[in-house]
Amino acid sequence: MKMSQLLVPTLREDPAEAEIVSHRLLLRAGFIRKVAAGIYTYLPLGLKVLHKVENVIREEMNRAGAQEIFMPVLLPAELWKETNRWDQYGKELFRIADRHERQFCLGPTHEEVITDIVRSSIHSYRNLPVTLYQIQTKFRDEIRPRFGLMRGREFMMKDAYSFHASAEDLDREYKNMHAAYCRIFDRLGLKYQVIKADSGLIGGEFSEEFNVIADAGENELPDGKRGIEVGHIFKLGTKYSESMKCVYLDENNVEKPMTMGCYGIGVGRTAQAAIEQNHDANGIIWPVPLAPFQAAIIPVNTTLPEQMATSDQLYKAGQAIGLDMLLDDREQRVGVKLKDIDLIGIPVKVIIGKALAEGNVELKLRRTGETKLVPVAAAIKELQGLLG
RNA sequence: CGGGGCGUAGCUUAGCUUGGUAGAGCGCUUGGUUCGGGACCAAGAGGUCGGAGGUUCAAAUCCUCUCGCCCCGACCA
Repeated sequence: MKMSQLLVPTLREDPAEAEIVSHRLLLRAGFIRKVAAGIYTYLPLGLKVLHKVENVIREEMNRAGAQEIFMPVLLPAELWKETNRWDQYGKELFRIADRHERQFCLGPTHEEVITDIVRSSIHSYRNLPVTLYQIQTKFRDEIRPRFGLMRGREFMMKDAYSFHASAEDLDREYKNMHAAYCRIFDRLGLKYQVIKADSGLIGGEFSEEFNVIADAGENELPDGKRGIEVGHIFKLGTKYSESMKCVYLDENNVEKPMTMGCYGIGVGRTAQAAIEQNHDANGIIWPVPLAPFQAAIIPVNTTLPEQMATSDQLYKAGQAIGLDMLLDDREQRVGVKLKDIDLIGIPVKVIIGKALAEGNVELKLRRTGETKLVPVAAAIKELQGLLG
Protein backbone atom coordinates (compact mmCIF):
# COMPACT_ATOMS: atom_id res chain seq x y z
CA MET A 1 0.00 0.00 0.00
CA LYS A 2 1.19 3.48 -0.80
CA MET A 3 1.03 5.84 2.13
CA SER A 4 -0.06 8.67 -0.16
CA GLN A 5 -3.27 6.79 -0.89
CA LEU A 6 -4.01 5.47 2.59
CA LEU A 7 -6.44 7.18 4.94
CA VAL A 8 -4.36 7.59 8.09
CA PRO A 9 -5.38 10.84 9.76
CA THR A 10 -2.61 11.05 12.34
CA LEU A 11 -2.70 13.86 14.86
CA ARG A 12 0.29 15.82 16.06
CA GLU A 13 -1.14 16.32 19.48
CA ASP A 14 -2.92 14.07 21.91
CA PRO A 15 -6.67 14.25 21.51
CA ALA A 16 -8.24 15.77 24.61
CA GLU A 17 -10.93 13.12 24.86
CA ALA A 18 -8.63 10.22 25.60
CA GLU A 19 -7.05 9.48 28.93
CA ILE A 20 -5.21 6.19 28.80
CA VAL A 21 -2.28 5.72 26.48
CA SER A 22 -3.73 2.99 24.27
CA HIS A 23 -6.86 5.02 23.61
CA ARG A 24 -4.84 8.15 22.89
CA LEU A 25 -2.63 6.28 20.46
CA LEU A 26 -5.51 4.61 18.63
CA LEU A 27 -6.97 8.04 17.97
CA ARG A 28 -3.70 9.85 17.37
CA ALA A 29 -2.29 7.25 15.02
CA GLY A 30 -5.46 7.26 12.94
CA PHE A 31 -6.77 3.77 13.72
CA ILE A 32 -10.22 4.68 14.99
CA ARG A 33 -12.61 7.61 15.16
CA LYS A 34 -15.38 8.07 17.67
CA VAL A 35 -18.93 8.26 16.42
CA ALA A 36 -20.62 8.41 19.85
CA ALA A 37 -19.65 7.37 23.36
CA GLY A 38 -18.47 3.76 23.16
CA ILE A 39 -19.08 3.57 19.41
CA TYR A 40 -16.23 3.75 16.92
CA THR A 41 -15.41 3.59 13.25
CA TYR A 42 -12.41 1.44 12.42
CA LEU A 43 -10.32 3.30 9.85
CA PRO A 44 -8.16 1.30 7.42
CA LEU A 45 -5.31 0.68 9.84
CA GLY A 46 -7.65 -0.14 12.72
CA LEU A 47 -9.59 -2.58 10.62
CA LYS A 48 -6.39 -4.27 9.46
CA VAL A 49 -5.32 -4.85 13.04
CA LEU A 50 -8.78 -6.09 13.96
CA HIS A 51 -8.59 -8.57 11.09
CA LYS A 52 -5.18 -9.74 12.27
CA VAL A 53 -6.58 -10.53 15.70
CA GLU A 54 -9.63 -12.18 14.19
CA ASN A 55 -7.57 -14.36 11.92
CA VAL A 56 -5.34 -15.66 14.68
CA ILE A 57 -8.45 -16.43 16.69
CA ARG A 58 -10.09 -18.08 13.69
CA GLU A 59 -7.08 -20.24 12.95
CA GLU A 60 -6.76 -21.43 16.51
CA MET A 61 -10.46 -22.06 16.94
CA ASN A 62 -10.55 -24.06 13.75
CA ARG A 63 -7.45 -25.95 14.80
CA ALA A 64 -9.18 -26.75 18.08
CA GLY A 65 -12.07 -28.26 16.18
CA ALA A 66 -14.61 -25.45 16.48
CA GLN A 67 -16.81 -24.58 13.52
CA GLU A 68 -17.48 -21.01 12.45
CA ILE A 69 -21.04 -19.82 12.01
CA PHE A 70 -22.66 -16.39 11.89
CA MET A 71 -25.75 -15.56 13.93
CA PRO A 72 -27.93 -12.48 13.61
CA VAL A 73 -27.47 -9.36 15.69
CA LEU A 74 -31.19 -8.63 15.77
CA LEU A 75 -32.85 -11.12 18.09
CA PRO A 76 -36.52 -11.75 18.93
CA ALA A 77 -37.62 -11.22 22.54
CA GLU A 78 -39.25 -14.66 22.67
CA LEU A 79 -35.93 -16.47 22.81
CA TRP A 80 -34.76 -14.28 25.65
CA LYS A 81 -37.98 -14.77 27.54
CA GLU A 82 -37.43 -18.51 27.50
CA THR A 83 -34.44 -18.14 29.80
CA ASN A 84 -35.88 -15.19 31.68
CA ARG A 85 -33.00 -13.02 30.60
CA TRP A 86 -35.33 -10.62 28.81
CA ASP A 87 -36.14 -9.41 32.31
CA GLN A 88 -32.84 -10.19 34.02
CA TYR A 89 -30.54 -8.46 31.59
CA GLY A 90 -31.98 -5.07 32.44
CA LYS A 91 -30.95 -1.79 30.90
CA GLU A 92 -27.79 -3.21 29.40
CA LEU A 93 -29.90 -4.82 26.68
CA PHE A 94 -30.59 -2.58 23.69
CA ARG A 95 -34.28 -3.16 22.97
CA ILE A 96 -36.17 -2.14 19.88
CA ALA A 97 -39.57 -2.80 18.36
CA ASP A 98 -40.28 -3.49 14.71
CA ARG A 99 -43.10 -1.86 12.74
CA HIS A 100 -45.56 -4.36 14.14
CA GLU A 101 -44.50 -3.54 17.69
CA ARG A 102 -42.84 -6.94 18.05
CA GLN A 103 -40.01 -6.78 20.52
CA PHE A 104 -36.37 -7.39 19.61
CA CYS A 105 -32.98 -6.76 21.11
CA LEU A 106 -29.48 -6.27 19.72
CA GLY A 107 -27.48 -9.30 20.77
CA PRO A 108 -25.12 -8.73 23.72
CA THR A 109 -24.27 -12.47 23.74
CA HIS A 110 -25.78 -15.48 22.02
CA GLU A 111 -26.51 -18.37 24.37
CA GLU A 112 -30.21 -18.32 23.58
CA VAL A 113 -29.76 -18.25 19.82
CA ILE A 114 -27.13 -20.98 19.71
CA THR A 115 -29.13 -23.16 22.06
CA ASP A 116 -32.14 -22.73 19.84
CA ILE A 117 -30.09 -23.80 16.83
CA VAL A 118 -28.64 -26.84 18.52
CA ARG A 119 -31.88 -28.06 20.07
CA SER A 120 -33.51 -28.02 16.66
CA SER A 121 -30.68 -29.74 14.87
CA ILE A 122 -29.13 -32.22 17.29
CA HIS A 123 -31.12 -34.94 19.02
CA SER A 124 -28.68 -37.76 19.62
CA TYR A 125 -25.59 -38.35 21.68
CA ARG A 126 -24.08 -39.53 18.38
CA ASN A 127 -23.95 -35.94 17.15
CA LEU A 128 -22.29 -34.61 20.29
CA PRO A 129 -20.08 -32.93 21.17
CA VAL A 130 -20.07 -29.87 18.96
CA THR A 131 -18.37 -26.50 19.33
CA LEU A 132 -19.55 -23.54 17.29
CA TYR A 133 -18.26 -20.01 17.20
CA GLN A 134 -18.73 -16.67 15.51
CA ILE A 135 -16.88 -13.39 15.28
CA GLN A 136 -19.40 -10.63 15.37
CA THR A 137 -20.47 -7.23 16.60
CA LYS A 138 -22.05 -7.24 20.04
CA PHE A 139 -24.21 -4.58 21.64
CA ARG A 140 -24.31 -3.75 25.31
CA ASP A 141 -25.65 -0.53 26.74
CA GLU A 142 -22.82 -0.24 29.21
CA ILE A 143 -23.33 1.80 32.33
CA ARG A 144 -20.19 3.65 31.49
CA PRO A 145 -18.51 3.12 28.15
CA ARG A 146 -14.90 4.21 28.34
CA PHE A 147 -11.31 3.98 27.18
CA GLY A 148 -12.03 3.64 23.49
CA LEU A 149 -12.33 0.04 22.40
CA MET A 150 -11.79 -1.16 25.95
CA ARG A 151 -15.40 -0.85 26.95
CA GLY A 152 -17.61 -0.03 24.05
CA ARG A 153 -21.33 -0.28 23.59
CA GLU A 154 -20.78 -1.83 20.19
CA PHE A 155 -17.76 -4.10 19.92
CA MET A 156 -16.31 -7.11 18.13
CA MET A 157 -16.35 -10.38 19.99
CA LYS A 158 -15.53 -13.96 19.26
CA ASP A 159 -18.03 -16.11 21.08
CA ALA A 160 -17.92 -19.90 21.06
CA TYR A 161 -20.37 -22.40 22.51
CA SER A 162 -19.92 -26.10 23.12
CA PHE A 163 -22.52 -28.81 23.68
CA HIS A 164 -21.85 -32.13 25.38
CA ALA A 165 -23.39 -35.38 26.49
CA SER A 166 -21.62 -35.28 29.83
CA ALA A 167 -19.93 -33.00 32.34
CA GLU A 168 -16.72 -34.96 31.76
CA ASP A 169 -16.80 -34.17 28.09
CA LEU A 170 -17.38 -30.50 28.85
CA ASP A 171 -14.30 -30.62 31.10
CA ARG A 172 -12.32 -32.02 28.19
CA GLU A 173 -13.48 -29.33 25.78
CA TYR A 174 -13.05 -26.60 28.36
CA LYS A 175 -9.39 -27.61 28.68
CA ASN A 176 -9.15 -27.73 24.91
CA MET A 177 -10.49 -24.17 24.64
CA HIS A 178 -8.26 -23.06 27.47
CA ALA A 179 -5.28 -24.33 25.52
CA ALA A 180 -6.52 -22.67 22.33
CA TYR A 181 -6.82 -19.37 24.20
CA CYS A 182 -3.26 -19.70 25.43
CA ARG A 183 -2.10 -20.31 21.88
CA ILE A 184 -4.02 -17.27 20.66
CA PHE A 185 -2.59 -14.87 23.21
CA ASP A 186 0.87 -16.39 22.90
CA ARG A 187 0.78 -15.94 19.15
CA LEU A 188 -0.30 -12.33 19.56
CA GLY A 189 2.74 -11.78 21.74
CA LEU A 190 0.82 -10.72 24.85
CA LYS A 191 1.69 -11.20 28.49
CA TYR A 192 -1.37 -12.49 30.29
CA GLN A 193 -2.65 -14.25 33.36
CA VAL A 194 -5.56 -16.63 33.83
CA ILE A 195 -7.63 -16.21 36.97
CA LYS A 196 -10.76 -17.77 38.38
CA ALA A 197 -13.73 -15.48 37.97
CA ASP A 198 -17.35 -14.72 38.60
CA SER A 199 -19.71 -15.94 35.96
CA GLY A 200 -21.92 -12.86 36.15
CA LEU A 201 -25.04 -12.73 34.06
CA ILE A 202 -23.86 -15.51 31.78
CA GLY A 203 -24.22 -17.90 34.67
CA GLY A 204 -22.81 -21.36 35.08
CA GLU A 205 -20.61 -23.27 37.44
CA PHE A 206 -17.07 -22.23 36.76
CA SER A 207 -15.25 -19.64 34.76
CA GLU A 208 -11.82 -18.21 34.16
CA GLU A 209 -10.67 -14.89 32.82
CA PHE A 210 -7.72 -14.24 30.56
CA ASN A 211 -6.20 -10.96 31.64
CA VAL A 212 -3.62 -9.06 29.66
CA ILE A 213 -1.35 -7.47 32.24
CA ALA A 214 -1.49 -3.68 32.12
CA ASP A 215 -1.67 -0.70 34.44
CA ALA A 216 -4.77 0.56 32.71
CA GLY A 217 -6.63 -2.66 33.41
CA GLU A 218 -9.93 -2.60 35.22
CA ASN A 219 -9.33 -5.85 37.08
CA GLU A 220 -7.22 -6.31 40.14
CA LEU A 221 -5.03 -9.39 39.65
CA PRO A 222 -4.03 -11.58 42.61
CA ASP A 223 -0.43 -10.38 42.71
CA GLY A 224 -1.54 -6.75 42.85
CA LYS A 225 -1.10 -6.23 39.17
CA ARG A 226 -3.86 -4.87 37.08
CA GLY A 227 -5.28 -6.74 34.12
CA ILE A 228 -7.44 -6.16 31.06
CA GLU A 229 -9.95 -8.96 30.66
CA VAL A 230 -9.65 -10.02 27.04
CA GLY A 231 -11.09 -13.50 27.32
CA HIS A 232 -13.51 -15.37 29.52
CA ILE A 233 -14.35 -19.06 29.40
CA PHE A 234 -17.29 -20.64 31.21
CA LYS A 235 -18.57 -24.05 32.15
CA LEU A 236 -22.25 -23.34 31.83
CA GLY A 237 -23.58 -26.77 32.74
CA THR A 238 -27.27 -27.17 31.92
CA LYS A 239 -28.57 -23.70 32.77
CA TYR A 240 -29.60 -22.87 29.22
CA SER A 241 -30.27 -26.38 27.97
CA GLU A 242 -32.76 -26.99 30.76
CA SER A 243 -34.68 -23.76 30.45
CA MET A 244 -34.75 -24.07 26.67
CA LYS A 245 -35.21 -27.86 26.52
CA CYS A 246 -32.08 -28.48 24.53
CA VAL A 247 -31.98 -32.24 24.99
CA TYR A 248 -30.58 -35.38 23.41
CA LEU A 249 -31.16 -39.12 23.71
CA ASP A 250 -28.31 -41.05 25.26
CA GLU A 251 -27.27 -44.58 24.37
CA ASN A 252 -29.96 -45.94 26.69
CA ASN A 253 -32.65 -43.93 24.95
CA VAL A 254 -32.92 -41.60 27.93
CA GLU A 255 -33.58 -37.91 27.31
CA LYS A 256 -31.03 -35.58 28.93
CA PRO A 257 -30.21 -31.87 28.79
CA MET A 258 -26.98 -31.09 27.01
CA THR A 259 -24.08 -29.78 29.06
CA MET A 260 -22.71 -26.51 27.75
CA GLY A 261 -19.66 -24.30 27.78
CA CYS A 262 -19.08 -20.86 26.32
CA TYR A 263 -15.90 -18.99 25.46
CA GLY A 264 -15.51 -15.32 24.60
CA ILE A 265 -12.72 -13.04 23.39
CA GLY A 266 -12.99 -9.28 22.97
CA VAL A 267 -11.34 -8.62 19.63
CA GLY A 268 -10.95 -4.84 19.75
CA ARG A 269 -10.13 -4.96 23.42
CA THR A 270 -7.35 -7.44 22.71
CA ALA A 271 -5.90 -5.12 20.08
CA GLN A 272 -6.03 -2.18 22.46
CA ALA A 273 -4.58 -4.22 25.31
CA ALA A 274 -1.66 -5.02 23.01
CA ILE A 275 -0.98 -1.29 22.73
CA GLU A 276 -1.02 -0.93 26.51
CA GLN A 277 1.75 -3.51 26.59
CA ASN A 278 3.63 -2.29 23.55
CA HIS A 279 4.25 1.43 23.21
CA ASP A 280 6.82 4.11 23.95
CA ALA A 281 7.01 7.90 23.82
CA ASN A 282 6.94 7.80 20.03
CA GLY A 283 3.83 5.71 19.66
CA ILE A 284 2.67 2.15 19.19
CA ILE A 285 5.05 -0.79 18.85
CA TRP A 286 2.97 -3.52 17.29
CA PRO A 287 3.99 -7.13 17.79
CA VAL A 288 4.56 -8.43 14.26
CA PRO A 289 1.44 -10.65 14.21
CA LEU A 290 -0.76 -7.62 14.94
CA ALA A 291 0.96 -4.95 12.89
CA PRO A 292 -1.16 -3.34 10.16
CA PHE A 293 1.91 -3.55 7.92
CA GLN A 294 5.00 -5.62 8.53
CA ALA A 295 7.41 -2.99 7.30
CA ALA A 296 7.51 0.52 5.87
CA ILE A 297 9.75 1.57 3.04
CA ILE A 298 10.82 5.17 3.43
CA PRO A 299 12.62 7.07 0.70
CA VAL A 300 14.36 9.91 2.50
CA ASN A 301 14.18 12.35 -0.41
CA THR A 302 11.34 11.88 -2.86
CA THR A 303 12.97 14.20 -5.35
CA LEU A 304 15.85 11.81 -5.94
CA PRO A 305 14.89 9.35 -8.70
CA GLU A 306 17.36 6.67 -7.59
CA GLN A 307 15.85 6.59 -4.07
CA MET A 308 12.34 6.35 -5.47
CA ALA A 309 13.37 3.65 -7.92
CA THR A 310 15.01 1.57 -5.21
CA SER A 311 12.01 2.02 -2.93
CA ASP A 312 9.72 0.85 -5.66
CA GLN A 313 11.96 -2.08 -6.49
CA LEU A 314 12.05 -3.26 -2.87
CA TYR A 315 8.32 -2.71 -2.50
CA LYS A 316 7.61 -4.95 -5.49
CA ALA A 317 10.15 -7.54 -4.39
CA GLY A 318 8.47 -7.71 -1.00
CA GLN A 319 5.03 -8.03 -2.53
CA ALA A 320 6.28 -10.86 -4.69
CA ILE A 321 7.06 -12.95 -1.63
CA GLY A 322 3.94 -11.96 0.24
CA LEU A 323 5.22 -9.25 2.55
CA ASP A 324 2.60 -6.66 3.45
CA MET A 325 4.52 -3.42 3.27
CA LEU A 326 3.75 0.25 3.34
CA LEU A 327 5.55 2.49 0.87
CA ASP A 328 5.76 5.98 2.29
CA ASP A 329 5.82 7.82 -1.00
CA ARG A 330 4.55 11.09 0.46
CA GLU A 331 6.36 14.23 -0.55
CA GLN A 332 7.25 15.05 3.02
CA ARG A 333 10.49 15.56 4.82
CA VAL A 334 11.89 12.39 6.35
CA GLY A 335 11.21 13.60 9.86
CA VAL A 336 7.49 13.72 9.27
CA LYS A 337 7.47 10.28 7.71
CA LEU A 338 9.60 8.66 10.39
CA LYS A 339 7.45 10.17 13.13
CA ASP A 340 4.25 8.96 11.50
CA ILE A 341 5.56 5.47 10.83
CA ASP A 342 6.78 5.21 14.42
CA LEU A 343 3.49 6.54 15.74
CA ILE A 344 1.47 3.91 13.90
CA GLY A 345 3.87 1.28 15.12
CA ILE A 346 5.26 -0.47 12.03
CA PRO A 347 7.78 -3.09 13.25
CA VAL A 348 10.54 -2.42 10.72
CA LYS A 349 11.51 0.63 8.69
CA VAL A 350 13.43 0.23 5.45
CA ILE A 351 15.10 3.59 4.96
CA ILE A 352 16.37 4.46 1.51
CA GLY A 353 18.75 7.37 1.91
CA LYS A 354 22.33 8.44 1.62
CA ALA A 355 23.65 4.91 2.15
CA LEU A 356 22.28 4.15 -1.28
CA ALA A 357 25.39 5.74 -2.73
CA GLU A 358 27.27 2.63 -1.56
CA GLY A 359 24.39 0.41 -2.60
CA ASN A 360 22.99 0.01 0.92
CA VAL A 361 19.67 0.57 2.63
CA GLU A 362 18.96 0.83 6.31
CA LEU A 363 16.75 -1.54 8.31
CA LYS A 364 15.59 -0.09 11.59
CA LEU A 365 13.66 -1.93 14.28
CA ARG A 366 10.81 -0.04 15.89
CA ARG A 367 11.13 -1.76 19.24
CA THR A 368 14.85 -1.39 19.90
CA GLY A 369 15.87 1.31 17.47
CA GLU A 370 18.57 -1.07 16.30
CA THR A 371 19.80 -0.21 12.83
CA LYS A 372 21.45 -2.32 10.21
CA LEU A 373 22.96 -1.42 6.85
CA VAL A 374 22.42 -4.02 4.16
CA PRO A 375 23.00 -4.15 0.40
CA VAL A 376 19.87 -3.47 -1.63
CA ALA A 377 19.99 -6.95 -3.07
CA ALA A 378 19.94 -8.54 0.38
CA ALA A 379 17.35 -6.24 1.95
CA ILE A 380 14.24 -8.33 1.47
CA LYS A 381 15.82 -11.53 2.69
CA GLU A 382 17.19 -9.69 5.71
CA LEU A 383 13.79 -8.15 6.34
CA GLN A 384 12.16 -11.55 6.26
CA GLY A 385 14.61 -12.73 8.87
CA LEU A 386 13.83 -9.79 11.13
CA LEU A 387 10.11 -10.45 10.90
CA GLY A 388 10.66 -14.02 11.97
C1' C B 1 -27.66 6.61 38.18
C1' G B 2 -24.45 9.41 42.22
C1' G B 3 -19.90 12.58 42.34
C1' G B 4 -16.30 15.70 39.51
C1' G B 5 -14.88 18.21 34.89
C1' C B 6 -15.27 19.98 29.81
C1' G B 7 -17.83 21.84 25.04
C1' U B 8 -14.48 28.32 21.05
C1' A B 9 -11.60 26.52 13.18
C1' G B 10 -9.76 19.63 11.29
C1' C B 11 -6.45 19.12 16.17
C1' U B 12 -4.48 21.56 20.82
C1' U B 13 -6.23 25.86 22.96
C1' A B 14 -6.31 31.73 24.76
C1' G B 15 -10.28 34.92 25.83
C1' C B 16 -15.08 34.10 30.35
C1' U B 17 -13.77 36.31 37.09
C1' U B 18 -14.16 42.45 35.60
C1' G B 19 -19.99 42.00 28.78
C1' G B 20 -17.92 46.11 23.80
C1' U B 21 -18.97 41.74 18.71
C1' A B 22 -13.03 36.07 18.47
C1' G B 23 -6.95 35.31 18.79
C1' A B 24 -2.74 31.81 18.65
C1' G B 25 0.07 27.18 17.52
C1' C B 26 -0.33 22.90 14.56
C1' G B 27 -2.82 21.08 10.20
C1' C B 28 -4.88 22.79 5.19
C1' U B 29 -4.31 25.91 0.14
C1' U B 30 -0.84 28.81 -3.22
C1' G B 31 4.19 30.55 -4.40
C1' G B 32 9.31 30.31 -3.15
C1' U B 33 13.66 28.40 -0.51
C1' U B 34 14.79 23.67 1.74
C1' C B 35 15.48 18.12 2.23
C1' G B 36 18.38 11.97 7.32
C1' G B 37 13.86 12.52 12.99
C1' G B 38 7.26 16.56 13.01
C1' A B 39 11.76 22.93 8.08
C1' C B 40 11.64 28.33 6.81
C1' C B 41 9.57 32.85 4.37
C1' A B 42 5.31 35.13 2.17
C1' A B 43 0.21 35.23 0.95
C1' G B 44 -4.56 32.79 1.96
C1' A B 45 -8.99 29.71 3.25
C1' G B 46 -11.45 28.12 7.56
C1' G B 47 -15.46 29.88 13.58
C1' U B 48 -23.96 31.07 13.66
C1' C B 49 -18.00 30.32 20.41
C1' G B 50 -22.65 22.62 21.47
C1' G B 51 -28.17 24.10 21.21
C1' A B 52 -32.59 26.98 22.95
C1' G B 53 -34.50 30.84 25.82
C1' G B 54 -33.60 35.14 28.92
C1' U B 55 -31.05 39.84 30.98
C1' U B 56 -28.71 44.10 28.37
C1' C B 57 -27.88 49.50 23.93
C1' A B 58 -24.45 45.27 23.46
C1' A B 59 -23.38 38.15 25.34
C1' A B 60 -18.10 33.31 23.84
C1' U B 61 -18.39 36.12 28.58
C1' C B 62 -24.08 36.92 33.11
C1' C B 63 -28.89 33.77 34.26
C1' U B 64 -32.24 29.42 33.13
C1' C B 65 -33.08 25.05 30.55
C1' U B 66 -31.21 21.39 27.32
C1' C B 67 -27.85 18.17 24.45
C1' G B 68 -23.13 15.94 24.04
C1' C B 69 -18.33 14.30 25.77
C1' C B 70 -14.52 12.88 29.50
C1' C B 71 -13.02 11.09 34.48
C1' C B 72 -14.15 8.42 39.52
C1' G B 73 -17.86 4.54 41.57
C1' A B 74 -21.50 0.12 41.09
C1' C B 75 -21.48 -4.01 36.00
C1' C B 76 -18.84 -6.77 31.63
C1' A B 77 -15.33 -9.29 26.29
